[in-house]
Amino acid sequence: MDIKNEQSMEQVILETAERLFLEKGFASTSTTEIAREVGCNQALIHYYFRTKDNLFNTIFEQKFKQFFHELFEINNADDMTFQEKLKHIIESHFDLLLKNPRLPLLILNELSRQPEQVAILREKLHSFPEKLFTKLNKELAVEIENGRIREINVVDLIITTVSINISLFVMMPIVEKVIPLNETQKNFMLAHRRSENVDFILKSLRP
Amino acid sequence: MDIKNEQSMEQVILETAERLFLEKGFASTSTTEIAREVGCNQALIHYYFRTKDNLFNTIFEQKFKQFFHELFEINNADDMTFQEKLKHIIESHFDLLLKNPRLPLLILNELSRQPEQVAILREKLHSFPEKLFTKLNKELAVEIENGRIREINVVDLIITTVSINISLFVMMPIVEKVIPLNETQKNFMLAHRRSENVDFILKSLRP
DNA sequence: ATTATCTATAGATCTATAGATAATGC
DNA sequence: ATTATCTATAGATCTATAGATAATGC
Repeated sequence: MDIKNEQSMEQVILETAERLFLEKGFASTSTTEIAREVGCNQALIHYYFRTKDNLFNTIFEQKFKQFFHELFEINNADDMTFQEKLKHIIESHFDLLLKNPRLPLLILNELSRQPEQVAILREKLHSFPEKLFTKLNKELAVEIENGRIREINVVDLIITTVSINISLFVMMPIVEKVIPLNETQKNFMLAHRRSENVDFILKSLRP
Repeated sequence: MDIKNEQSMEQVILETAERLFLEKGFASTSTTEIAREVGCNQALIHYYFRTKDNLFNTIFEQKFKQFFHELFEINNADDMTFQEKLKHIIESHFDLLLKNPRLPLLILNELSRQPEQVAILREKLHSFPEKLFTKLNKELAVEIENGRIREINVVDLIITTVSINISLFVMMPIVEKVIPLNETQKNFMLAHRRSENVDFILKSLRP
């Protein structure tokens, strides 16, 4: 971390802490370790962020908001068929996870750790989830009505889609330890699963 | 914990530690807290298990082995169709997760924490994974050959199945914080997802 | 006698703050 | 002057062990 000149120290602390929290979680990351990795003394972490909790929540909320805003911003052209739209959503969701591969596990862990955070974060999403839900539900109903898609509940479809995409990333760190993959193999595997996930879901939705 | 008379103290420690480790993970559970919950002094934990690591690994390996042995013991009658067998596997996997709802997240976390454990645990599974894989692959090939199931790779099928089942349980603690569910509602939801998961997969496999 | 349980404590963290010193912006 | 960085340290854990005492099995 010798880029101190380029970026502000506060920024370096944020980025280093983010990396460590994502790698090891809140409890296993100490401010001492963050300072060591940053290359400053431990008091400086507290000078900027007062408490470890505060530092964590700053990073966590930022990542959380950014992730979900990007997720809800996935939009698709009007001239697409429903299948094409769905494909686009699943792939964009996958790509977003690709950019934030360790975020899902962190979210799962830390929201169990501090349940009171759940309500706060839920607030920050405003009514985006409902809007997406309603829109998708309406479009899905039309497709089912017209016999282009089999009968299915929109909530079930969303849960299953999110499940399939997320699982890959929460399992990935372990898979890589059982079967070491080089960069090419890993990219190949991810690209394969990306298209497989879309395929699996679209095939299931056939009437 | 006043059942000390019934069970041995060692057993009470094991069970309490298991509960806490599953709830909060390794790092956030102290031997002090375990002792407090057990109702003994903290030195006793170390008298029986010497180190916290040792206590954790004892419990973790036991749960891990038990879980995977039960998983690989799922067997099905010979007079079942492939679809029926698959249904049975998915439902049994789901039921096993229902009995161990917090185990997946613990495994995901702790195997990332101590990668060296991965190889050791992999050993303990012997050749069960390969056997299941080979058997399923053979049966799948026959079904595809005979046009009863669409073309699909057995590894992809396994990954997707495991993903759909596991995700529900890793997300459950958070879902319950966003939407508080009473026992009945929760059971209903789980039963619904159980059949939905089977349905989703079988529908996708149609030729 | 042996085994189980307790008290007490060493030694290693870890978080957080007070107060000193260095760097920076007028 | 103000802001950033450092040194030093308090106080709270936490893990692990030594050594005392109580309980148990011959």
